Amino acid sequence: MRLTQHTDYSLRVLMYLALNPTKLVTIQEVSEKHQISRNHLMKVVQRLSHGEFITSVRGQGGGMRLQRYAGDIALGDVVQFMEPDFSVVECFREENQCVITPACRLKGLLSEALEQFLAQLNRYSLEDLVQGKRRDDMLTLFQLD
Amino acid sequence: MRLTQHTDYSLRVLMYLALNPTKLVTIQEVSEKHQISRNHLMKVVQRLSHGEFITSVRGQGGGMRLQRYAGDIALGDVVQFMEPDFSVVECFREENQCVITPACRLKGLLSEALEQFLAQLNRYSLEDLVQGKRRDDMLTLFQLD
DNA sequence: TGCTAAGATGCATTTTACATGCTCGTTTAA
DNA sequence: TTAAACGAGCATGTAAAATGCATCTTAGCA
Repeated sequence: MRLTQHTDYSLRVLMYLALNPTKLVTIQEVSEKHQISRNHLMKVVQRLSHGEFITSVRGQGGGMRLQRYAGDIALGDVVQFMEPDFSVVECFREENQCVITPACRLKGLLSEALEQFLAQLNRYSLEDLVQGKRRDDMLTLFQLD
Repeated sequence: MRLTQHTDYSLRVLMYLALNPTKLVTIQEVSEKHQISRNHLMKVVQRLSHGEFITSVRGQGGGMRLQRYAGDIALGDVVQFMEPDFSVVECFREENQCVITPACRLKGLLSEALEQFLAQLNRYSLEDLVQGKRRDDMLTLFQLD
């Protein structure tokens, strides 16, 4: 059970933006600081933009910033939006061929479990990831300020 | 976010065994009733056996049966044992290269979420999957009794 | 005591989702 | 009008999972 790297990267991008709330940050900058390929980040940023987590500004001098205050961005929502596929087992998919589907409780129970997974993440916001000592530590790691 | 097919299949096998608590069931039989390749089932059965969920008997007249009463087999335990990989994001793995790891809360938060996922599944047992009307429906689907 | 039905094990191949890279297009500030 | 930035689509690589096959081991039974 894994999340895709894009989901992982999206959280790193958001954290970086939360550390730099006042300026427009370029993909280039995140790419260098996080040592992640620009190709990936372009797709991640685009998706985050569609999800209305960030605002991106095109053209020279452009970049991106959080669309909302970090405390209003719930982590479960980010994961839910970024993950391409939550079909935990076969019966979640259209091509389902499991013969006991009509009598089986599994789909319901796994859906509940998924909800709990996301609900637990939603107990935290982006702000929780970059507050207090952690903010200072990260700023140091990124050689900012 | 998916589970592997082996995890899916393992639950189907266990359900079939729970429906047939008194006899030894062969892989061949489960394969035919569930329309699943024997090759897969052999590996699934072997793993379930190592996990002490089932007992397998070799040789002619052999087969398998539940090692415990279905009510004592928690679904989260099955999923946890069958899934080969719970490294949700990069920092769960040995080759982790994420630069903010020392200052990052994410690993802890995702671990909590994973725990909630499994805990929710552990609120149910194998018996919950095959009781009451569902047992009858499944027996019909499998043309048993 | 050999035959046969069953699971145990390991290897080989195929498939597929994801990762990765590249190119061209569009927007906008200077 | 040029250059810096994001947008979008296509092509290819790769690793995990799915799938299949072959052989070994065990044990009941004739």
